[in-house]
Amino acid sequence: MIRFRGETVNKVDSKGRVSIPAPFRRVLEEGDPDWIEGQNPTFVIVYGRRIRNCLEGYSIRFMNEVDDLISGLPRYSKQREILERILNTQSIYVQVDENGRIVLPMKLRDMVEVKSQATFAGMGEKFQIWEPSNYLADLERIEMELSIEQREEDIFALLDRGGGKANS
Amino acid sequence: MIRFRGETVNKVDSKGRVSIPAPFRRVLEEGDPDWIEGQNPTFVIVYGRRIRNCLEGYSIRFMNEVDDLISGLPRYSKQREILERILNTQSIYVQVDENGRIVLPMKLRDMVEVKSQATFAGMGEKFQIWEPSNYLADLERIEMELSIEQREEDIFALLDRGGGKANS
DNA sequence: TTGATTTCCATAAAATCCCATGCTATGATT
DNA sequence: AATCATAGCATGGGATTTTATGGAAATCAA
Repeated sequence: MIRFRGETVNKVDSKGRVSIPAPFRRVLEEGDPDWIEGQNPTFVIVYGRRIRNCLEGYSIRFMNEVDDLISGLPRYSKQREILERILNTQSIYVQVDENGRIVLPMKLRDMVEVKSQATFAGMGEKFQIWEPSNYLADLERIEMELSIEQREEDIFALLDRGGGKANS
Repeated sequence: MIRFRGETVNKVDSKGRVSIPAPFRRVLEEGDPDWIEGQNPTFVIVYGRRIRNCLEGYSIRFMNEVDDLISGLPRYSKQREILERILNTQSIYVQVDENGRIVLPMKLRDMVEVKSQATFAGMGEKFQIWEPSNYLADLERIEMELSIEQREEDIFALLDRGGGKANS
């Protein structure tokens, strides 16, 4: 299964239109069960994760997986309620158009401060949409944590085969 | 199968008319076995769930599924009786009109304190209708729980494949 | 008949579609 | 290697259609 990789900065016009980076489109096509060659894929944008100042794009297939996981949580549990709210209520379907673009509704643009540009960041099974300078700031934050908390090697050591146990 | 996603606030006029958000209409159309292109879908509004201060909209198809589940419960059991009361007795059919609106009967509006505006909240297989400020209050309640009880990452960690065990 | 409901029409704003333009890889062609 | 053709991509602009919403006319009910 092909994954979201890389970063791209694209223009956002006055109508809120943005091009989805072409490689991302390939992933979205594969991840849309209803997609047929020559058509345009649909996917989901989640805007409810306030903790990060960005939007998240999920392929239909991945979102279905997540929905299934949620269904496995105890009904009426607080955790489940929160997840359902964020992932069902605070999300929208988006359809890529003929030119590979989507429309980012004003409301979502406001939420993440996107104005005339947006940064697309591949995150494997999903991707993020940032206001470019916020994205850079977040990158710096991560580098900060890296230098303070632990050395890069220590983190990458987690990827050692068989040893992938996260320490608390 | 397309799901109810997103939030919208719409006007309610003096006659109780409200527009159903267009994306919701698409879901209702798909979920109405009798619906034909160009016609207007019918669906069900459940008003019996008093715990939540809102109404719930079910597509015909989903309501049929739920009805089937109920039929599977022991006849004359208390649980079955309660469910039948709430889902069969305390619910009505509603038909979307030519302009994409429905009429919310006065009785239902009173029940959930809806006055001149209503918030529609997508919840996957069903949607909710709230009085806007009540809805916001509920959102805040949830965010409160999120920040007090646990960090967002902890909740999302529940979605980690295979690990979906909720910790108390 | 009189209040309530349902149809039908009207409109402004917003969302969508359709066509057009540079640009850039890519690859084929001399 | 230099030239050319092709296709896909990121963008822009305008025309068209949907939405959400208001109001008036027609229908119904008691």
